[in-house]
Amino acid sequence: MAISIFIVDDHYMVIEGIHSLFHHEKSVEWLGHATNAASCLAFLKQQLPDIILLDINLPDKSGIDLCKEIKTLYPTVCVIGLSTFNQQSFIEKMMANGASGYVLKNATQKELMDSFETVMKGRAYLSHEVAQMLRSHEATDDAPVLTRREKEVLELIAEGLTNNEMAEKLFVSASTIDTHRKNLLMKLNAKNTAELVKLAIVKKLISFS
Amino acid sequence: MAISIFIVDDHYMVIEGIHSLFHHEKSVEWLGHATNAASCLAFLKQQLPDIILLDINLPDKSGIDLCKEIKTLYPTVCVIGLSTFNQQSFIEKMMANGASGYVLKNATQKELMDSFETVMKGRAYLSHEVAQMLRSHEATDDAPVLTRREKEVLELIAEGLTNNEMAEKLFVSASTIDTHRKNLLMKLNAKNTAELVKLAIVKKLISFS
DNA sequence: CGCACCATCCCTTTTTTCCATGATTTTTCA
DNA sequence: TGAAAAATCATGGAAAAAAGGGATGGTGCG
Repeated sequence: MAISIFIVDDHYMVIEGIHSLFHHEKSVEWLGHATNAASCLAFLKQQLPDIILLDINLPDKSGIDLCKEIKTLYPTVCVIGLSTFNQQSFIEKMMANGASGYVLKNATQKELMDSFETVMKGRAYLSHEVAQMLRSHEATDDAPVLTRREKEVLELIAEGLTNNEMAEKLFVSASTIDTHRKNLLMKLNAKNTAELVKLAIVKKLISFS
Repeated sequence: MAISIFIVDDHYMVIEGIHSLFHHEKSVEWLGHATNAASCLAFLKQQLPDIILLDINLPDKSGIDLCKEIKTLYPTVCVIGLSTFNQQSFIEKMMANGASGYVLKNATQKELMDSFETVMKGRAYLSHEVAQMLRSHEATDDAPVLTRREKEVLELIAEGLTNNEMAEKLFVSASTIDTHRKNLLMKLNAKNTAELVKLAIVKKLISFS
């Protein structure tokens, strides 16, 4: 019984690459591909693959969110995250949203095949490099939990607003902002504003683009 | 006469994808691939392709630097930048270092073929999306040129050091640091340190991991 | 109810940054 | 070699942030 796979990636070359890796492989059935979240969901209404290879970055939605949706709608399919980035936060979010595995795009045919077989047995698969990285980062990189207000203030700090400006904008007194600021420095263990902003970006507490 | 190509990319799937796009194409001769800068340079000592498809991100060296080296050693080969990122600074640096073109990894076979033909005629090729983006971002997103010292100070600021600490570390007076700092604020057009750090990261003037 | 947590507010002192202005030496490179 | 750019240093004042303290009301939860 062949394993049926479906791939979601906005990079034509990656789709083509995986296709060419498996098109001669009898044990793998290529159901097709999608280049965005919407057409992926449309496809799944018609047909369910055993495994979905899902890129982290899609044009219309993050792969992380899409993974969650897929697992809610179709709990039986296995999702394997696919990315060029060996980034802990991505991997964790992906796995937290129900993914069965995570492989990097520099994986070989053998690694991919391994991942298929492993997840079909109901176990999780992390590619070699990913697993290694997770071990090394284990104790360090944990993002603190911020309150709604703290996040707001953090974003405004990074925009370059002063306490007084933030106070006006958020309709509170400057002292309140000052307190939030102190708490942020404490929670992120930052020495000052500069380090605070850097850590906030590194830990993906604020988004920018 | 077939166009000979060589590809440098650390992602197995991308190599495989491009290979599969062209292996049946008589007008394109596939010379091989490398997954890092060192083995690329080693290959070029043996044989020169017409076109090198060069990824921006390599494990041992940035594709931008490698492009410069290649064009210095072998001015006749055409380099086409290859990336998932549609980022102005990358594109500009790549072209400034002698690249003949820049295509995204979601390019189709036709687009790639176009790019080959265009650069072989001695003209530059930018894939559709790239050209469109450059037009829209024209006046805005340009990273300023920083001096060696300014970059050093910028990194230390993001680490959370104060002027006095940086002065000690760099064996200069605090006033000197202050001047660099002012110049940084001016060059990046930042209101204060917080925005400075954010912009520095957004514009990829400092690296973190 | 008591407890933890959040959001709000206030005060003081010290440190650091921001701004303006000006100047000298060193390096770079056309 | 000569001009331009970079790096260096300084003074002084205004503004902002950091660090320390303490305080009040509200909400959710076992």
